Amino acid sequence: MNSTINAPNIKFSLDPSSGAPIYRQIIQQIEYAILSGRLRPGDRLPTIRSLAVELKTNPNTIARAYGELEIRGILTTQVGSGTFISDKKPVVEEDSLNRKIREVLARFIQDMRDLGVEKRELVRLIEGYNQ
Amino acid sequence: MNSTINAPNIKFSLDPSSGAPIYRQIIQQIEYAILSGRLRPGDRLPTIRSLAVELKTNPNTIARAYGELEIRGILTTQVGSGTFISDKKPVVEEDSLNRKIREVLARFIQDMRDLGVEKRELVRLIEGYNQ
Amino acid sequence: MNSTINAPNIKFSLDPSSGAPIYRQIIQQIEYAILSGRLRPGDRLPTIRSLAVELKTNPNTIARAYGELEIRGILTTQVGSGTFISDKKPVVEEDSLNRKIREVLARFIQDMRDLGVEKRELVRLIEGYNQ
Amino acid sequence: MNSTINAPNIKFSLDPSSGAPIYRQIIQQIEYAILSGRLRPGDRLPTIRSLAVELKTNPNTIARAYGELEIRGILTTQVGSGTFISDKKPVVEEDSLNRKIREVLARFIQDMRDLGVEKRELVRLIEGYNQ
DNA sequence: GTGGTCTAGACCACT
DNA sequence: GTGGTCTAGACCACA
Repeated sequence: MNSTINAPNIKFSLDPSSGAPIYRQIIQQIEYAILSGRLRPGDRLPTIRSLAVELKTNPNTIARAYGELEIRGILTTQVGSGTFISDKKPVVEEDSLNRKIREVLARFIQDMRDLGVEKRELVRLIEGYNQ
Repeated sequence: MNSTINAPNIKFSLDPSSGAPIYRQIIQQIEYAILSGRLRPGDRLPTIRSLAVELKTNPNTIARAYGELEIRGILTTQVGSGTFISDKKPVVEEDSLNRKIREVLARFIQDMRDLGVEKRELVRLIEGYNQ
Repeated sequence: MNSTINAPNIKFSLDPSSGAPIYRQIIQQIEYAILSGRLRPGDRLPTIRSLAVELKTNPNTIARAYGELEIRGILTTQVGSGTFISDKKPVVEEDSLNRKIREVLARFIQDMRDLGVEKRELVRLIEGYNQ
Repeated sequence: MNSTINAPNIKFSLDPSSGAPIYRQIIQQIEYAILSGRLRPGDRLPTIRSLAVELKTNPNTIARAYGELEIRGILTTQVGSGTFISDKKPVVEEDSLNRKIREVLARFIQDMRDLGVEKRELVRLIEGYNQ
């Protein structure tokens, strides 16, 4: 038996200083993972409780994130067995991935400008970034 | 309109989709501007009302952001004349600027990785970014 | 000023013995009220807290019911001012009202049959029902 | 298949959309059948497994329903031979049957009112109901 | 005072 | 042990 089958191919990381609700950060990261193909239909997500422990948050908060994604048809839950990426063709329009990437990029450049870092310095910063 | 003496050298931009509270976004941008040296001790900030109009938000929200920064000693208000960057504290510590830059950079690289964009592609993205 | 303007034209009643989740009972009653025309676009619903008190339940439970209806686009919320029936053309297909009525009727007849009450007795029961 | 002696005079029907727990729906229907006299002391209920198959549910769920009724003294189980309506207790109190009927009637009238159907229309609805 | 988010912890339905 | 519902109570953003 291979335990990598359906292993959730996703690492969550919260940014407590961002001010964004935790449940939204989780939703975003699942969406991103689906958009980028790291999570695929049928994949099992971490259990509510295990993810709550991992993220040092409350199970209700995870349940809420999963719940909203379920309402949108992106996840399906099977009580007693877990939460899965829905088989339903996900809304993986190439466009929505590109739009997201552009959004993240724009915010990054804006934030860096606010911090006094100009665009041409960003390349060096990124190249010098390790882990 | 007259933007002469002590004109606030800061442009605010809100990201409503981020989920982050507005007052925090404002606080962050003021902090960033101070850290990067664009705002300096003695500089005058926009009035609560004018900024509320500009950002299409509630004056209370601006008041709250200014209030928190005042509690931290970063701003001082002089009733009848406005809100100013405090000159008591040496708010510009080189370290905290670098720490902030590193934080923003790390989150950006993480988000892009979540979206399936690897580090070496980021340089091209940034160079190709206009506007 | 007339206090009947936008007065919520809806009386909630929970059936604790039904076993159905409270938040679902609330959702159902709002849907029914919209289907039957008693609640119309723009109408304001009771506040979360007041309804929680009225139904002797927890505000979170009401918030959840309202929240799910908002996700479906049936309600809209304006923080600080209340929760309203969405202007968006509600899904008031004549069919869905009739389907609901038929469902409720079928369940009633089935339950009564289970209790040993035959259809022809039902008419007398209903006619004899007061209040 | 042989449905001879003490054949359970009860047909179960679940309403998955009601939100009511399955085990409660089963309990209710057994109670109703007893109240209405269709199940009498000494009658044998379906086996847990056969009912689980029939209702496409989990045997544990049936076991739970039977278990609760046994705790209340309404059923008795005789290991190896089955589950029976208890004959110790006079479970059929005329009052509790009437109370139940009244409850079901009240809820029906309330639901129909919520759907905009007035009492005087109900008679026609019921008379026109076939199936 | 109105809705939104979160925690801590309980109990339930189900595998 | 997995998800679902609920309570009680805290703090936040906003009008």
